[in-house]
Amino acid sequence: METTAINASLKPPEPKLASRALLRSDVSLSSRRTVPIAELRVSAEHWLALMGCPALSPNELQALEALGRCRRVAPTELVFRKTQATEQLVAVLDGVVGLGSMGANQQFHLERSVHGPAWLDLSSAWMGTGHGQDAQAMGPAVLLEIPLSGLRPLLQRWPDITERLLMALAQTVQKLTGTTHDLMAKDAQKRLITWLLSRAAAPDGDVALRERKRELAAQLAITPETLSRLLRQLMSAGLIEVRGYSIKLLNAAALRALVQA
Amino acid sequence: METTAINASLKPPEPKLASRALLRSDVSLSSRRTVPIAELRVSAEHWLALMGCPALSPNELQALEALGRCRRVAPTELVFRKTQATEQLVAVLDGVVGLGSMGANQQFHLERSVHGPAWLDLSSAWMGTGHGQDAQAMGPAVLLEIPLSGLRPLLQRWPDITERLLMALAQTVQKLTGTTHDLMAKDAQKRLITWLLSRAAAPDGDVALRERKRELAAQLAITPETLSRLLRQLMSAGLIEVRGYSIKLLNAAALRALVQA
DNA sequence: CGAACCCTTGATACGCTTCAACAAGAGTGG
DNA sequence: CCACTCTTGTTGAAGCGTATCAAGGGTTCG
Repeated sequence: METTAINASLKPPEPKLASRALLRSDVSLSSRRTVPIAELRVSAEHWLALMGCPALSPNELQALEALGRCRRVAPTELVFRKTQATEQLVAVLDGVVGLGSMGANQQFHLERSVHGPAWLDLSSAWMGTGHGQDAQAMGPAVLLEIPLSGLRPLLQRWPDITERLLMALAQTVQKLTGTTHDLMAKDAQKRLITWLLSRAAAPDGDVALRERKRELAAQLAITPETLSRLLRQLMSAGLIEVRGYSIKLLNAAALRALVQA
Repeated sequence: METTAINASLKPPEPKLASRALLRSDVSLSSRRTVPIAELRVSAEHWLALMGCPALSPNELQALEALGRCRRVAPTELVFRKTQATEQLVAVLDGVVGLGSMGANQQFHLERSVHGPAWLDLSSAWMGTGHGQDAQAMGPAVLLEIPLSGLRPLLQRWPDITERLLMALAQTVQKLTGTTHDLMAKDAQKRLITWLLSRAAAPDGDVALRERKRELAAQLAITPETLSRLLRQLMSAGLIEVRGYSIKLLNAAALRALVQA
């Protein structure tokens, strides 16, 4: 197993200076919100991201727009609560909202984070039950809420809207299935590498973190400490290069091999 | 933490005879398929389970029935493969089908099992991508396959079918969200207890396993060995009573408390 | 400047897996 | 009917992977 090889190469603790030089955090996260939060309006791009590729007709968009209510939330503000009854579809237009559960000591336990524009909770509204989770804004964000009561007539009038929602839900199912599979079958290192590879769209293999490392750790279901150690392992193995919130994949092939094994 | 208390009470290894007597397997699993596999027909009950509570109109049912193709599969037979393109909705009418992934050595790794009547894969068909997982019959089973090409006209004609599918998908999302949450936040003991409580519908607290213990272990994402040990722990603590494939919950309140902690 | 945060690192503990051995049916064929 | 094998579940010992706790350094901001 390659993991042990990496661990072996780590065993003799290298001089601190070298590691510090490699792991210096001169790249900040401040750039993650360069664009100020958008105005309280739903743009065509927003609808495209929410409803899928062939754009809806102007009539449909207009009706949806008249129905939806935009709302601005402050960082750490609660978007909704687990127990709260659901009567509307909720989407994140801009910003990041975390899904998880509120601990007893007012501490939010993050499980999944949604980057706008995307649906935040599309499933609970149809089930009568409340949202299954709590939702908290991870930063300034703009939400779109569409009351179900008003939506039903629209779905009758334009059935293809229903189909768009169906496809969005199907996508959510696929994503959740993948997450579940990863949790059941992969260890922490494999989950991290999978995440890195999925975020390195460009072949140059540069990943700029859009979130705090502790949030990334929460998404991978590990502790921040473990994430730090894993990054250091991969770095020592020469597979990646970490500079603050910027990670460069030096050997994508080897990383892919590690996930398979 | 109660876990340690239970462990402590376990530490002095009790005489083998006593434990054997408690854990004797005189209750077999043979009764799990008393009713012979149903004929190759979709009954009204099947449609009710698949499409939700207010029954569809006779016209709609007739059209769906004309479109769907029933199929019988033998135990361990593959229902579909991960890579295989998806052009149909797949449901399990009767029997049990496992979702998971096929290992390199022809060994099936179970992740989730679907007891008929229920949808097996409702999401992939809408996405163009293949099924995300492999599916294998865990026993003799009857499937229903509805080709998407033929379904589309029906959805146009009767939009409320689309809505039923939407709700079924929403339910899947809720269930998967719960599973993910359990995997991220609960340890093995809590997952087991949660499962036991959810299966003990009747207040008398009797759970008759419908599956092999190794399949239950796979669903809980633990090894069969760990499951055996956990059951023994709970038994030693006087919380449950295990007799082969029949488990009796002796103290539901205490079990619930263990999950919360 | 101090306070609050974030990340990193080390030491240690614990949960779960892995490997190996064995007991108890269930099915099979002589 | 008994030996034989195959499968399932159980138990023990050892080891790996990750969490936890504690400490320290680097930034940012009041």
